[in-house]
Amino acid sequence: MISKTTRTRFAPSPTGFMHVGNLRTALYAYLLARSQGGRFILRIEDTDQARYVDGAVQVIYDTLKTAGLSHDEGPDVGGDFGPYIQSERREIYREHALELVRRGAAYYCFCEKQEPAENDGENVSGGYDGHCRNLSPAEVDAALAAGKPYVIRQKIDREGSTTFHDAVFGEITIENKVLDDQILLKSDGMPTYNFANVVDDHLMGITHVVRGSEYLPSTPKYNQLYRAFGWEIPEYVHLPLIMGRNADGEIAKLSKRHGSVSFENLVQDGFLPAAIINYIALLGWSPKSDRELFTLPELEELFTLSGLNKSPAVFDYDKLRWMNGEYMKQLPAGEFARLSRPFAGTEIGELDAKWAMVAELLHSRIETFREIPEKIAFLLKLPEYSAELFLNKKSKCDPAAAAEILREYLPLFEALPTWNYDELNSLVSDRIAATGANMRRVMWALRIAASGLTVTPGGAVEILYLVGKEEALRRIRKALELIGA
RNA sequence: GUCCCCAUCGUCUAGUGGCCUAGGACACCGGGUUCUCAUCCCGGCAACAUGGGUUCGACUCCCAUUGGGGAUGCCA
Repeated sequence: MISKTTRTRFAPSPTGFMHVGNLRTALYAYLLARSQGGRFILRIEDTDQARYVDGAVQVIYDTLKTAGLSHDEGPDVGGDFGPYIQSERREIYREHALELVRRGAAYYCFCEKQEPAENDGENVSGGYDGHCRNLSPAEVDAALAAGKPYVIRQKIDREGSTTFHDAVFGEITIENKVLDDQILLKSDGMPTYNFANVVDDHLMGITHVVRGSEYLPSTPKYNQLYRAFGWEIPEYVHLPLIMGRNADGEIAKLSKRHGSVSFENLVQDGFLPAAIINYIALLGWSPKSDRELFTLPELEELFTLSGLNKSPAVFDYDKLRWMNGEYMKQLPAGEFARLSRPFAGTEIGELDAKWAMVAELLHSRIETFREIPEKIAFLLKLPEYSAELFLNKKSKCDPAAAAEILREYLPLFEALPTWNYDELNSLVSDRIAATGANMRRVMWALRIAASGLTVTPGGAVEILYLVGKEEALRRIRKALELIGA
């Protein structure tokens, strides 16, 4: 048996953003090709002129690039099967549609565009009524000569049933009588997805058609098209849908109302591309082991169709967050500092110069970069707080004891010539050692005074250092004032 | 309405007739370490939708029911 090289494609339409469901489809198509030493092709499906969005194709390139999914053929990198943009293939579709008409598998239709069916009351069965299905050649010629607008419809064979094989769902059988004469070529001359995907997948030598399971019910129609042309039917790989859960707990196809659903939004929300890819790889696919953290090259090696799941998966932001945290912790300190800085905003004063240390404190404490502003807010501005905060049983501290400690340390800090972390740290620890004081209590008092919070990223000394000498002294005096001692 | 698909902890999943008193992860709840918190470590809670078969034996096979999702566009 001669095995052909695996060729998969990702065929997004340029809508201006990359839905994670689409990204996952791209990922699986990519992994399938890579895992079998095949080729991964990018094709732009821009046949809907009404939905055209400026710059949307660039978004696709950018997303694939940052996600690390490199394509071997496509509009930007070329290839032997181009053009890879459907709007540049109009003539190809037209010729093929006419060929189908000649073969009796399609026909001209001059009916008016059907208004969206009023679906209230009893449900209508929908579908085209077949009015033009059996027009005589003379009638067609006359209408064409009169310049009447037309579409070309597929002449569906409604006898019997169609059974096809899918790599994840197995054998699926559908009665042909439920199929309708779908439009192949629109009145503007553009093909519909239903037609273009068949023509292109064949012409581009696609061996595995990877797409969402919403296409399962229309697959028999595509098979009739393949047969009418005498083409080989590709292997189908239908993917389970990605679902989202709304506030009421209802589950439906993941969409904007569920939160950030595009790759770009997720990145803006402070997620790392590698974490996003890792997470969605596991949404509907399993390596069949207990491992969950994988790099893209590892996935390329491990991916198999048999790991694909049939049931829809709910997108879980909590788990994504956890995974993102794992990726962040794996980042070298310098890299984390560099990537995290933009999320702190521009108005951070002298923290900018001390960012390496701030980043170090943040590193194990956040799961997405988005959490940074609120985490560091207390460093920029002392929160309002009450003297009650000094009361803590475990640290054996109360406002009176805190006042004593603060009065003890204030002059020491004032006298410190250089305000750097190491000096500050040894000053405090030496003093504690010398006086035999309770370290927890001292640190508690200092930290509350320095931060105005009971829970902070970093300890007392780090905070005192970060806010700077002047501000640190001001905060301590303010604390004494607050305690009223 | 009709058609198609799906069904293991709240969520993502492992499990392909006996290895299952069902494993892992997230979330959640405890405990330990830590100058707070987080990290880290240890522990806990929690599921085979229901009813029929088939079989010596069903989470695993078949059927029905129920539940969920999808399709039904000159969108893709």
